[in-house]
Amino acid sequence: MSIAIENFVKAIYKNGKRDNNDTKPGNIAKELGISNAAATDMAKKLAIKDLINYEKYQELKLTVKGNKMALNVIRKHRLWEALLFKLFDMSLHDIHREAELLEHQTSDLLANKISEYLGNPKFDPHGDPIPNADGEITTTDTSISLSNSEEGKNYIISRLMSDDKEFFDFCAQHGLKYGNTVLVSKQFSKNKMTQILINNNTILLNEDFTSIIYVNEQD
Amino acid sequence: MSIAIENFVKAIYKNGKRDNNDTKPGNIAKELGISNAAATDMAKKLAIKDLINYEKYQELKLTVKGNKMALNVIRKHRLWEALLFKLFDMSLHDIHREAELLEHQTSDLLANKISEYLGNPKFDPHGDPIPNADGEITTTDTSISLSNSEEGKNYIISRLMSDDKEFFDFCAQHGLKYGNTVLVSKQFSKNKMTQILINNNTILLNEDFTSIIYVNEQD
DNA sequence: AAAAATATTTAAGCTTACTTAAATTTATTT
DNA sequence: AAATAAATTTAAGTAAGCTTAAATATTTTT
Repeated sequence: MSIAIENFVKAIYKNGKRDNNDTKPGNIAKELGISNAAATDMAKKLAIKDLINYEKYQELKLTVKGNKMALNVIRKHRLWEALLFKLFDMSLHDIHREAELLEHQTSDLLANKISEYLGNPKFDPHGDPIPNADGEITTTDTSISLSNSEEGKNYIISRLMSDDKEFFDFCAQHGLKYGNTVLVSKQFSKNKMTQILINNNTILLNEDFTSIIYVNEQD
Repeated sequence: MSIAIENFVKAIYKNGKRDNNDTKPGNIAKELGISNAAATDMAKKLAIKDLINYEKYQELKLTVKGNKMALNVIRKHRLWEALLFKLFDMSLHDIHREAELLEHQTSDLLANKISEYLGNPKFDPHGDPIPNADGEITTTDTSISLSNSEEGKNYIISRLMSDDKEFFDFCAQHGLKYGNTVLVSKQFSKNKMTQILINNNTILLNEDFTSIIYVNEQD
């Protein structure tokens, strides 16, 4: 299967997981940076290969086979991120970009070797779960986005769901990273801003950011 | 530049280095497993991109730019081999196969990080020299093939110039690896066989093997 | 040096993964 | 509920990287 196909099923998987839940061709096209027509075209092809179920004008739905392929690619992506993060001093954004390419050129054997070397980690450096060799995510995620957090509570950052450089630069600058503690000091419901305290610094986040920063309540 | 192009210039470079020195389309086609027609086609395209000089019916010659590209890919290949060899318990043949894919999806930045992590090694696990970031091979190779070795002398294995699984399985089985010592106990000039002593075992090699095992004289 | 064998090139055609433009369907607004 | 907007699909076309078959050039053999 080609790189284009792997990226396509991955995009369906990712968009399906997001709150909007939109897996129509247009949204996939946007994710991949291709035209809507190309996405429709590809959808038909993937249906023939039994990777998705395709009905005109409807959401694209991964078959069991397609889902497995998506998780296999995601596994490789996250294992590469974990390995590069451990070995090299590189920004998470750069690491993501490298993993985006390497994920398609990695045998199952090599993926397993990487996993074994790292002690079969369950999460990557973003806090995203790493599917196992059978394409299953065994960990349960109880985290919520900062948008849905409550004033006055302490949280531990569990995921930074983005591939965006600007966002990661901002995170690196302010200590927003996997495992760190934040206090939600104030929620401004009117303009959907959130004030947090992290590393003894108060910062203000808009919804673009709070919706992709996931946290768990601190006991 | 595409994977096909990177592999094409690499094939020209590699075939150019070999004793036959044949870089005509047919030989490149054979190396890459494509048709002669496809190789001629590609040669014309690469000439337009100033990667090779192409004249009908003549050898394909890399330009300075093409040579640089070939060495850049080879650098990445050999760095990956060195990294995988260090981190994972995998056969050299498997490692070679993974590197063959990864080499095309590796930024210069990542290549430099790998090199740095490994202490800027000058050789890969086959004993092949790793070009530096400027695409230069600074080490001089004084090794000779076992075919040209002399009876009764001790040698140190410096290179195993092959991508073949059978060959590597044989090498692994008999302790033929980079750095090990062999005594050339007898040369049979008639049928071009070579008898060597390694790890206290006597083995007999034909020319297919002795021509790709490179050694340095032991002082 | 001519004949035969081999290699290269040209020509025509295929698949993949896109594109833009136009037609059609669905969703939203008034 | 009709009009408008937006998204999806269809149609036609392109470039890359191949293929096979036929034509042409080069090399080897006799």
